[in-house]
Amino acid sequence: MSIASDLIRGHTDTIILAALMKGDNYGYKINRMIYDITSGGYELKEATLYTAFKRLEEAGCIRSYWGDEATGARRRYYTITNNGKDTYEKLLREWQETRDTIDKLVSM
Amino acid sequence: MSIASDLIRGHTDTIILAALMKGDNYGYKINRMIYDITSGGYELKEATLYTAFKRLEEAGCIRSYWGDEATGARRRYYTITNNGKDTYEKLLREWQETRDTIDKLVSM
DNA sequence: CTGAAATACCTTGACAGATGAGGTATCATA
DNA sequence: TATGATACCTCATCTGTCAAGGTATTTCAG
Repeated sequence: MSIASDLIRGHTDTIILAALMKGDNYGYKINRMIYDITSGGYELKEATLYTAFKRLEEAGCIRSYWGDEATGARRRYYTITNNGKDTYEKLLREWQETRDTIDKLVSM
Repeated sequence: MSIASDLIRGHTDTIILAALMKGDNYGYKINRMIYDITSGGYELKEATLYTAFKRLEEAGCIRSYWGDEATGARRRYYTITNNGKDTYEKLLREWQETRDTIDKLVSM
């Protein structure tokens, strides 16, 4: 399945932070993880992905550094900060509450 | 709780159509239903509500007519069309699938 | 050896839905 | 008599998503 833009809106940050909770990682790979976890059902658009990285870094939720690959294309790795971990927990709770509220409303 | 704009985005139409599946109704009352069902936790902003009505009517999902209240403020009632019912079923399935996908992704 | 596909990053402008702030009008009630 | 509730509406602004464009390297089939 594909997720409509408007339905994913607002969850991108949470998804990226969730991925980084498992450890440092780089953009291309994170998107691949998303693809795998959803059994190929979903992946973020590149523009959305990199926009989100920028937004999260500016907000102090993540930090980045260039990998030192001897070979292959350069990779920019991201680390989640403590602030980012707190934000993740907050966003996760927010999602769970919102999910339950919407569940009620769309089936009322 | 309150729902962040970006989290509600894209669900407004589904919620309104869900309300109209129960029968004709008018804007103010629909918002009140939402308020009651969520135990006062949530209500649509007026601008959001009326923007959605306009969008749904233009899409042929709903039709409207003025009520003939002898007293009190005038009310514009909405009816869900067959097209709207189909759209509702589609949006509901879409929500359920999206919900499960996001659930996986934010807790991966 | 060559060219296509995969890896890996990035920017810009356009678009659409949500919203704050503003407006109109009626009615009940203190 | 004025305040709050009912009930509707519009417009400009904001923000996240995305299509379309770009760069550079490596792998691998032919």
